[in-house]
Amino acid sequence: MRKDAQINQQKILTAARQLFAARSIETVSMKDIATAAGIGPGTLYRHYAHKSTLCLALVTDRVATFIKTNQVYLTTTSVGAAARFDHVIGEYLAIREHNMALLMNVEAGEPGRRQFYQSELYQQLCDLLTQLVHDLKPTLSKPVCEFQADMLIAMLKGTSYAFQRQWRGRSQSELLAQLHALMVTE
Amino acid sequence: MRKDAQINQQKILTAARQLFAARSIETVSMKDIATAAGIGPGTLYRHYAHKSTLCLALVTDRVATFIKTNQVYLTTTSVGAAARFDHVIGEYLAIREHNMALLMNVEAGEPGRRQFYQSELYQQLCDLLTQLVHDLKPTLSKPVCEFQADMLIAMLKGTSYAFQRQWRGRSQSELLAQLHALMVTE
DNA sequence: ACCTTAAACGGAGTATACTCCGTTTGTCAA
DNA sequence: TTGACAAACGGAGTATACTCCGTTTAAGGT
Repeated sequence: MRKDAQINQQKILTAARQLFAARSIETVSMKDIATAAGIGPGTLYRHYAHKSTLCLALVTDRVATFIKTNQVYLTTTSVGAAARFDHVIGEYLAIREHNMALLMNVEAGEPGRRQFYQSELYQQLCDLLTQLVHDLKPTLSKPVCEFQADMLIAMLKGTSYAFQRQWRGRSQSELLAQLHALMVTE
Repeated sequence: MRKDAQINQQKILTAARQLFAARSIETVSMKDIATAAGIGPGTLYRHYAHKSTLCLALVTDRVATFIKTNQVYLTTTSVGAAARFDHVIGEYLAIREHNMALLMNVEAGEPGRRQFYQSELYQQLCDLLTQLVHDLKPTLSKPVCEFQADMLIAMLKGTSYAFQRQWRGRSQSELLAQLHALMVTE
């Protein structure tokens, strides 16, 4: 990548982070971000084809770290499957909580824009949770575990998670307990 | 409601149905709909505050019928809980299949626009599925059943359902079987 | 029949996501 | 150092969701 492009990419991410920290994402226009980054709208779109793509870029690192950390966790821990579930899902809930607005925008970049499900991140996240489900229920086949991982992600996705937290008023730990009850059949 | 308003409302619904049948929802603009209905954009928005609201109006009848029919079913059938689950969820999947595009638009009218979760329809759907879960697992408390109903809806919502059908390539009946395995712990 | 008025209408206007394309610039080989 | 060119830039332009407000009209009372 050309050096000027690299610099602009950083300027965009920095500007977006600052603006999104100051006001809600919907109230920040792409033009605002371009202006704050000191570039033209065309350049902004050259780097991030959609607003939701930009949001994805802002959370990719954190989610990728979560995935890697917990991949290692799953292969090194000696605790039982149920405890692993609580640990991994607990951390996942924490990430969703801290990045709720951004993640909602990433996942809302649909329909028409496959964004979320097409991202490499989804595949990795799904693999991680598939492993988790497999540890929990070793008798189930790979595709069945994958399905349950898909469902786990769907349950905690964008507006669904926000609904549980804000409308239903369920806390993170309550959600974890409920999910445990649903998924961990002992 | 004034008579002219009633007439316009019908004209809008008819025009929208026709246009949505001919081309995909995203390619039909609100102006297109207004023009086809022979009214101004302002009038269209007076009736339906957002495109997603209009989409909701177009599916409300069918979903409401589904809910009522299955409420009756649950109180009159004599088959076991597991068979009830298959029946109700099977029909729910069929409705999602036949109205995938519209429902995706309804449910995508977020974030910012609470649309789906705030609709009376959601409450009724949730009540129905809560009952279904309760029949399945009578020992669980009401809030726990409600949570699992929420999750059931989330699992089959908008982009999640489309992902399973189109990317994962799972058929309706396969989804039903998987959901059965996940939710019906016998 | 006529007046009143709240409700409904319509379309010009606004905001913003995203595109197009002519211009500029970093990079690299000669 | 220079020339060539792919890559990147920028901003005017387009499309469209949604708003605002002056105008019109249905409907009920007199």
